[in-house]
Amino acid sequence: MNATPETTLPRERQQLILERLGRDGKVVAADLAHEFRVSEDSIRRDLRDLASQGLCRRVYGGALLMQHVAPLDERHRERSELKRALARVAAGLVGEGQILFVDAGSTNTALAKALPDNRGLTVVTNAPDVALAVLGRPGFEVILLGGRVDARIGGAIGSRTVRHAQDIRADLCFPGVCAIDPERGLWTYDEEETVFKQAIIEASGETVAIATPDKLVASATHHTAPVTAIAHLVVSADTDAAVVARYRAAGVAVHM
Amino acid sequence: MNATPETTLPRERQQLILERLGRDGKVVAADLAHEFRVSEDSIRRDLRDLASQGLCRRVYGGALLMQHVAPLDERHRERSELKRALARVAAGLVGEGQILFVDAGSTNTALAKALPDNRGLTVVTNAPDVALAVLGRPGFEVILLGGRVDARIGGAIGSRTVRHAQDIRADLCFPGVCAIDPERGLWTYDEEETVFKQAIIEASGETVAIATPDKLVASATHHTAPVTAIAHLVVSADTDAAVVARYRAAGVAVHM
DNA sequence: AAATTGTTTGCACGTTGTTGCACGATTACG
DNA sequence: CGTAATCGTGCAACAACGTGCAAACAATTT
Repeated sequence: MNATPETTLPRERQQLILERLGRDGKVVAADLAHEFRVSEDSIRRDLRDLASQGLCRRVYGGALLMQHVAPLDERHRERSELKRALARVAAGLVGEGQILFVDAGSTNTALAKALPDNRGLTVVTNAPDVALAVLGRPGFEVILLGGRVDARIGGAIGSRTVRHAQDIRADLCFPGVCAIDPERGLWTYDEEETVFKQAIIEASGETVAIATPDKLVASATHHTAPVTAIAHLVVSADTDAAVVARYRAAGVAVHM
Repeated sequence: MNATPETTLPRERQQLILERLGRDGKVVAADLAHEFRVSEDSIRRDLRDLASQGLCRRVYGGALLMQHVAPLDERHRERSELKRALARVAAGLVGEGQILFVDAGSTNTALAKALPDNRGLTVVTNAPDVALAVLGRPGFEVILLGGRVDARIGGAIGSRTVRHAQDIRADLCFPGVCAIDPERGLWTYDEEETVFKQAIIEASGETVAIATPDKLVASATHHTAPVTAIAHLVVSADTDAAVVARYRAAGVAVHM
């Protein structure tokens, strides 16, 4: 039924593996090798690649579909295509066994879902949303930052949360982004938000900002003080080259 | 029905066992061995593995469902009508403007969903689950108890969480119930759970226990110390009259 | 056209994970 | 209290794994 064309590009093969994975829920390395007429080594490389992007669960003998716990965010899924793509890139910046501050926000929820299993990651978050996205999955430790929850933000905010965050030391920090500026860093809408983001950034080794296209222009509608400089910026591939150049000139590693 | 002549990956088998466990509530080692065409040793290893991850309870001859299932809440739907009914009754005990401690657990998630809007309620919880259930709704204040999250329980647990809870004073307390006994109160599986439940009970005016039928018998499998007495008990309407009488004799208000 | 750079592939090697069996210890049940 | 089923562990065989390396190939530069 699946007449494989003469030329099968490596990237195309990974895509086909993904489709098959979505259809069957699992793939067997040996079967794939036979089907695509390549060695099992190549298949293993593909599977390893996909797993590192958080697109599947690597297991002995093949790979399994990521078990998802997403009954609630059907509406989010509409605009989430881009966010998921950005989240996958951002997840690639995460190393084995690292501790991550993950702020509240729909983009960061997508990030949480894109984080790979079995990497011994610790996710520290103020968002119930984010916590649920990684909770039952293998190889995850979850730490919840307590405090009063702001419904608009979707996460805990306030002095209690800030104090709790200051007790923790993380490798990476993913602050939610309202707007971003090459020279002056992140902007938020709210004073409390600013304080919290500053706290988690100061308690982290490096900061990663994930910016959907609308965030890249610092408009005048944002009121409070900017947050300190960032190390990594994740943007969509069709971002204007001049904008990217400005960030790179500011010493920011831009991923797309 | 489930003829699997294909290759079954080792990890996939564990996942299938988990699904089956969620569906039937129990699995028998010998049956699984026959079904998957592997030796009972392999099944035993799988079961031991899953149990070490806290995903099931190992018993002689097979395994039983863990009371707190974190990853996939398939069985939420099975017994959810009963839980929702109990949750509605329990929600009726809540008064205007009250502050509520809501512990982690599937029954309490149902309770959170059943709480009425626009009553000025404050929900204090250690479960991301519960927080999400009330988060955006009108007339709700949410306070998240921070700390390390236990995946089996689905909520934060530990000294940090306990300390945070002790800073709060609530009107009602809804502890998750593992088993319950007329004379000796609540039972838990875990020492940390016990400490946390005691903390929220002591910080509350009254305690409400919601008990599905299987919780009403205090079996010998629960290990740690009991928690102090409760004020209200919510049970299903078809509960044995003698059992109800025993609780009433112990001074507990029984609702059904 | 030739050289360079980067990617992909298959192979060889040592390492790791999985399986079934044998053995003795433990547990359930009559 | 005794029997039988079940359990945990050590062990050997084997499948799958990751890595380093060289060949093949495409794209780009010189």
